[in-house]
Amino acid sequence: MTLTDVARAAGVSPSTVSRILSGTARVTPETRQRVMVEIKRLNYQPNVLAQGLKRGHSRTVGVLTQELNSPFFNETVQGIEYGFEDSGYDPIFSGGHSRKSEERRALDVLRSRRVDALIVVGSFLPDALLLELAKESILVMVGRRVSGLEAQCVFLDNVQGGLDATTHLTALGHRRIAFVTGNNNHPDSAERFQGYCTALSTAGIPFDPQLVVTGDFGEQSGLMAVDALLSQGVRFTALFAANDQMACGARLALYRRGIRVPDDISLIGFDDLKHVLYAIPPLTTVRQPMLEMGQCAARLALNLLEGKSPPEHTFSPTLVVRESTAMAR
Amino acid sequence: MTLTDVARAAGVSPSTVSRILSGTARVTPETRQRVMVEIKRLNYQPNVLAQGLKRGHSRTVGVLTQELNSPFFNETVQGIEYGFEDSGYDPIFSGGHSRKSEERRALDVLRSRRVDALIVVGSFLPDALLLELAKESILVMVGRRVSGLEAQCVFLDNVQGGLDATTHLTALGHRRIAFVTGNNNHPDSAERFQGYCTALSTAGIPFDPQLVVTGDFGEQSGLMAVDALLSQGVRFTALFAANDQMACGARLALYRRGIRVPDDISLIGFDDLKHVLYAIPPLTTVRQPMLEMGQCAARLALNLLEGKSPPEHTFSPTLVVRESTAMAR
DNA sequence: GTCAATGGAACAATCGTTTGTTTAATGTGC
DNA sequence: GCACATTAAACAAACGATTGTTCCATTGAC
Repeated sequence: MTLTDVARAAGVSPSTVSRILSGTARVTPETRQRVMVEIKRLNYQPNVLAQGLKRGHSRTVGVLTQELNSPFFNETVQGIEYGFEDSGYDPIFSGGHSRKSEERRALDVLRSRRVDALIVVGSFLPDALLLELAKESILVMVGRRVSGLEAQCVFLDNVQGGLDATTHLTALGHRRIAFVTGNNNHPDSAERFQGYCTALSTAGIPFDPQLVVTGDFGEQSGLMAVDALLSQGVRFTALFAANDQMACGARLALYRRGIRVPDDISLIGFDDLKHVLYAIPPLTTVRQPMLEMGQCAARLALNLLEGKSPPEHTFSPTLVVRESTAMAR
Repeated sequence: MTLTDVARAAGVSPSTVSRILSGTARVTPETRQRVMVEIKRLNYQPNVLAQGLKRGHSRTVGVLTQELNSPFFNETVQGIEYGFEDSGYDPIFSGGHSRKSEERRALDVLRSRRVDALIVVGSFLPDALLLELAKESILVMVGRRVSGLEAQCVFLDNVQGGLDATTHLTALGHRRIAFVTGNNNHPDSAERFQGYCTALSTAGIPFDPQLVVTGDFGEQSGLMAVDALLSQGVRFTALFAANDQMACGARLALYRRGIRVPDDISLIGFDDLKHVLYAIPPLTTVRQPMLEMGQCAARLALNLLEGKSPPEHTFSPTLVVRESTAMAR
């Protein structure tokens, strides 16, 4: 099942078969016909390894992810898959399970596979390394903005999202709005927080540091945040979590204490994960179009590979009002 | 950054470098030292494409998935990743977005990359094709049992799971237990249903076809199932959904009608997806150890590749009792 | 001092493609 | 009928590694 086998079967030379396959052949229709028949008959599949070796590129793009098992990254990854469909390129994924050393190893795996481009999703890799990488190969980032590399970053306007979420709450009459952050200093979280602050001041509400509590983007941390708030006796009528997972955790903490949502407390998340549409009650959140962003990253990489101009790549969040928010009592 | 470059830099022949790297060299310590230094200095990474071409294998195993964006498959996929860590093999994923034709294409992609083994997760591919594939390459399946290939299938005892779930309900005094199936004739669903029937008859409860309604493993179908049941006036005090996603949908339908869980109706799912721990109330379910199963599939493939004996590969479900089930009124 | 045995490293063929160059055969113009 | 384009297809050299074989220089035994 090699090119040579096909050539022998069709009674031509390997080069002829190769040229027919690549469409650059000057052959008689009959020869072409004969070769095509043999390809079908022998169920020939080109050896991508040999092609890659010879051509100097692998028709493969490496995707570096942190945690393949997070609903958030999954949608992005799926978007990336879609984006590469029928492009002739295939994505290969390598996960750096949220540990920096792992990420470096995953990067080496990708490099030894001679990927033609690299898509980095999130990642804890330092900016400096990314800048380095961008020099020696095609690099695009999603969900992260590296200064100097903006043209290759697909990102969301997080401060706008934070602003929208908080403004939604203030418009409903809430004045004591708690905020649960993501991991310490994570830019996404910081930007959403910035939006929160801006919205507050626009509504003439003084900022109260007691109302902000630190989480880590995981459900459990949302739960603990609410517990901390409540056990400290901090009063609030609405809570904005920096992502949906924490909002879900917060929801459970509230449920445990018999606090009703949205009757007693309004709850808003961020991301619009698939399943929060089925939360109890369905969660109001800020939609981040992860699928589209993943697709965009793929297209961006593709365009960079083929020297075409890059597509638009900044995304706007949209507020999705469901049933977890209501007028303040 | 090729082997030859390193050889030139170290003043030896390429073969020597190659042998040093593979540990099969008969060289003086100094030569080895000199070569190692150059490798470090030049940041040499072997070209996997060339290695694969020469060795005849790619150190890659293909993973065929249906829907990369389902919480269910994601855990399995992550397990597979873990299972291959530090094994020298890397998984590459290709998704056949739940469409048969796509799956075939994805399969071709994998084959043209000369994967050394294939892991099929679920899949709609016909048994016959799988049997064919098993002949010409190493194949392992997870979440699916193909007769004749049992030794290469990693699967869960679904009827036991269905039995456990239903018995839990009957033990709580429920006698009118609804069941929401997955996709028509899907074996997982059929087996869980079988467990349901057995448990019913053991408890001396007559089977009532009115109580079973067809779903498709998606949230929305769980919601519609409950609506159908309720609008037809079918009475029931407990509901067993063939997976967690449908249980979540059912939960929402119940919430919309003001029916309390578990006070009015007990709810039980299947899978134990990460997020149902944070459902309202936390969902009682049958845990399917997807991560472990994925890992097992990877190990199975590895052992098959290296001619070692395969690990144990049938898994038992475990009942996880949380707060969505209670004594019948 | 000669010869075999051995250790250390180079040589060369190969994997399956691609692609620049060459060859053979056909057709064209005068 | 001859030189010359032109077409159709074969030849051959890579791509970067691996590995069986060969080569050379020691070493030790006799």
